[in-house]
Amino acid sequence: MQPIKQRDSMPLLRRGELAARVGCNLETIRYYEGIGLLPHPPRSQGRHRLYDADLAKRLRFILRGRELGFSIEEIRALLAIADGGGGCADVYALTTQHVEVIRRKIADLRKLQRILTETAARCARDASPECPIIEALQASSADGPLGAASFAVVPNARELGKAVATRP
Amino acid sequence: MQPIKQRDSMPLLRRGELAARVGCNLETIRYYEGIGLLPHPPRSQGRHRLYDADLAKRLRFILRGRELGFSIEEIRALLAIADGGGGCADVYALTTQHVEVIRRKIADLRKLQRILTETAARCARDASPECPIIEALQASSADGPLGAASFAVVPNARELGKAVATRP
DNA sequence: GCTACAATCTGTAGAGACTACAGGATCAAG
DNA sequence: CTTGATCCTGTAGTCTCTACAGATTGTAGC
Repeated sequence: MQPIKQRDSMPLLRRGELAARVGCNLETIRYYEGIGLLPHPPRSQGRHRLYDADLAKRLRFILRGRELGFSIEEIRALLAIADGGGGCADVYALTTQHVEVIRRKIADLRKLQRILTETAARCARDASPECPIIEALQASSADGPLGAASFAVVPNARELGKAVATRP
Repeated sequence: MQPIKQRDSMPLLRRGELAARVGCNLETIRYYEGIGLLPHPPRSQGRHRLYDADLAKRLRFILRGRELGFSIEEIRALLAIADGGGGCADVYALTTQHVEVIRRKIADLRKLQRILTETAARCARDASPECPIIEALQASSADGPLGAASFAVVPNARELGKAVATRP
């Protein structure tokens, strides 16, 4: 972590600017600060939050982590690893443990990808009455329970490209 | 849609039986009815819901769609298409778009996996290994011309194989 | 038919992760 | 110095389920 004074690359963003830049909702930033994923940023004289490039990166990591299906707590753990908090034993345990979680996620996503791709390939894309995609969905879990225990490993995944800052 | 009277293949299930059969939570069925994904089913004299094979199929469709990462609203759209027998060009578009999102997720997860694995390995030797995972998820596709324009699809994906009916 | 015990019914509350709004303070352009 | 956009804080609402409470039904056994 460096002193907060910047070059001219990024002149300290305020909350709304940061939200626009990373593509999240304005309030999400405050929310992440509130639950401790983002540190309290420095403030202007009038108590407006000011974000530097490091905080922006951290925020992007969190947002993408959510999209990838990690829960808030999992992201908290990943950030702890990145922050180099605990000793080497802790880091080792955490990393290997997360590698396993990620391995399962990848396996599940691949399965989804395969199913969706194969199904789409059979689709005529015209106005034909029967659609293989619809049928595949109805086929229940013919291809097995689809990983049954992992996919996202988490409910409530963040929708990609959702909710950018409010604009009435 | 056929008349509700059945042969002996499926003797009209009640909510709990249906939940057990399709592998979802008891209350989820009522929830989907509440938000209009499932129609109000016929009832017994005592107002117990009774589900036939068609409704079971529809429920499986919804659950499967959620597992595959479609949002509730997307599923609503897919169901409308299925109900209306309309063309499947839209379905195809939605699906391929989906596949692309999944492809990017897999790529990012692989990055994460690689870095975490390397960190764990270095942990055996170094005292304080660095773990640059935050950097790994920076570019991930968002930093295009207008930031978050290239994203797509899903909120709150249903975790695969989650929540079977409640059993204390 | 009557008695139990399970399963459903309704409505409402809770979890997790945001998202929106109200009423006031601050910033920055003119 | 004014003014409209932005930000502040706190609190309430949304979405997708899931759980619970108290009242009714369904049904198996006597």
